[in-house]
Amino acid sequence: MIMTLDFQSDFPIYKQIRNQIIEGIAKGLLKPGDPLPSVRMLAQDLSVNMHTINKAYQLLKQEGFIQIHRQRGVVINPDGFPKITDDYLAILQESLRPLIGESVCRGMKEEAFLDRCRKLFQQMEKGGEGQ
Amino acid sequence: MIMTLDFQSDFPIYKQIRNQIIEGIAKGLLKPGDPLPSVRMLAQDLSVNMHTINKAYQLLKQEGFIQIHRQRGVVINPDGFPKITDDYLAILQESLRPLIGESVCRGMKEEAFLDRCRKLFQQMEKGGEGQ
Amino acid sequence: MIMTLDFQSDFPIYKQIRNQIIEGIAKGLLKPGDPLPSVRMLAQDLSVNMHTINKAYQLLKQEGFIQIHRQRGVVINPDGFPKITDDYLAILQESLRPLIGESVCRGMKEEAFLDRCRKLFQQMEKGGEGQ
Amino acid sequence: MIMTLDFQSDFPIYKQIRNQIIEGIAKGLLKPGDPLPSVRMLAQDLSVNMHTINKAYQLLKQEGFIQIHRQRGVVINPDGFPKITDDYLAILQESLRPLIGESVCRGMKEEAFLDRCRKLFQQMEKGGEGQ
DNA sequence: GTGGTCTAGACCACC
DNA sequence: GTGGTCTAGACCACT
Repeated sequence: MIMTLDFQSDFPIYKQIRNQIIEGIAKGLLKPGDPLPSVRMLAQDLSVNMHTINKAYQLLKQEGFIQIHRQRGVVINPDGFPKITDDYLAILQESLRPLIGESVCRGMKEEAFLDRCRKLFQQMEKGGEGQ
Repeated sequence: MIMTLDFQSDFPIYKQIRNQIIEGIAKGLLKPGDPLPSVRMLAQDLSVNMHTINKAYQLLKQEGFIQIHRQRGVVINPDGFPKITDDYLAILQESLRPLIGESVCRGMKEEAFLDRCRKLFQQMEKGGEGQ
Repeated sequence: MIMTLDFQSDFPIYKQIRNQIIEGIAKGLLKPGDPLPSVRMLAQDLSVNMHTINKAYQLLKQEGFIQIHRQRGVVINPDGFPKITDDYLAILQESLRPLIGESVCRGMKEEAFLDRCRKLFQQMEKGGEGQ
Repeated sequence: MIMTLDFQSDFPIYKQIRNQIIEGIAKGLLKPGDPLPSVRMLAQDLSVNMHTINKAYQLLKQEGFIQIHRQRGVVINPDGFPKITDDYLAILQESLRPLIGESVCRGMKEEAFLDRCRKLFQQMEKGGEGQ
């Protein structure tokens, strides 16, 4: 799975990594039980500090997306993923609110916005690496 | 317009202020030409430092949502708002992507996600203060 | 002579007024001895505070472009204008330097820049109100 | 690169810093990809507050002259510089207009003015530190 | 009174 | 170590 980082972004590197792994899961490129590269390997591949990879992995583990074993290394959680909790819905709502607010200001129609979302859902379902 | 800040949020305060003003515009609570409180007034109202308000205002000015007028003070841009540029669509896409990625992982259906968006659009259109 | 003010500009209003009067002189629209509107009149015309007009006039007087008489009012200096002093050349140089620096960065050719200057000179010589 | 500030100038310090960095680029002293001193280091070197430097850097970043890279720190934009847009030409024109207006009033010949410009262009091309 | 600028000092997240 | 954010308090130019 290819990963691209933006070192100018407001988003910290470790969160970009976390997001792209989650995206990989959503697209089905990463399936429950699949192994992930070691901290050291991924750090080298992305030319990033090991601490940064570690932080991303710890976050994913804490959220329940991956498991970290001393021996077997890092794997996508084989026991399923976190569910849609009320907490998650609240966070999702508060994340969407400013995006929708700005879109309305700029004159975007509801349907145009929904279409954008639909396209992204299709990208996830199709699973390809495609943009 | 009522504004509520979350000092514990990982979103910086100045961005929360920016977002809520944009939301106010989207809801129609703030119309082109409407005056905004002075930097110092709003700072006092929100129990926040002057510079934090200033940062929010400078950002909104740079984005084209407000004007800082030598006579009239700070006003909602009377000449209209920024349009839906390709740049904006790209940013929107990259902002939505991780949200949709995670939702898919958690097993959320496309329609459930779209419904969330629709509700937020309706909140903006109705214009009430409602959460 | 038409005057247009930009209330969003970084330039203070009184300096914009000063500049446009000097421009009027350069274009020959205002000749030595010509009367200028009274502070009160001009303030009303431009919807600007009297203090602002006063400041512009005081600056022009101090620089030697106009004279202010109790009785006859404000007139373009009939005794000629300030000359090209070393001080003026130094200021001019320091004002041009950042403009040229930025133009070079952006890839503007020397001739293209000089052409811009020539055009502005011609505008002044022709004297019209034309942009 | 040596930088000199005039604390008495009516130009704010952060703009002087911005201008001198742009000048450094124009002269070729600063090349795409070159690192700039950290906010705190430069602040100490110039005996100026950190925030003032930050303001200059943020401005240069927003204009596209530098990048703030999570790993490499602050660097001259390696992807090239902003182009000559219509917006820039308009700003340039409005910046030159009052300079040329006053020069005409003071009896400066067009060629004398252009010569001043040519000298500054040569300074930039030569690249020396020379005033 | 306004916004604009600057200082000094602090805490934080990130790398 | 870096930049990002926030505070408190100050001065200034402008309107």
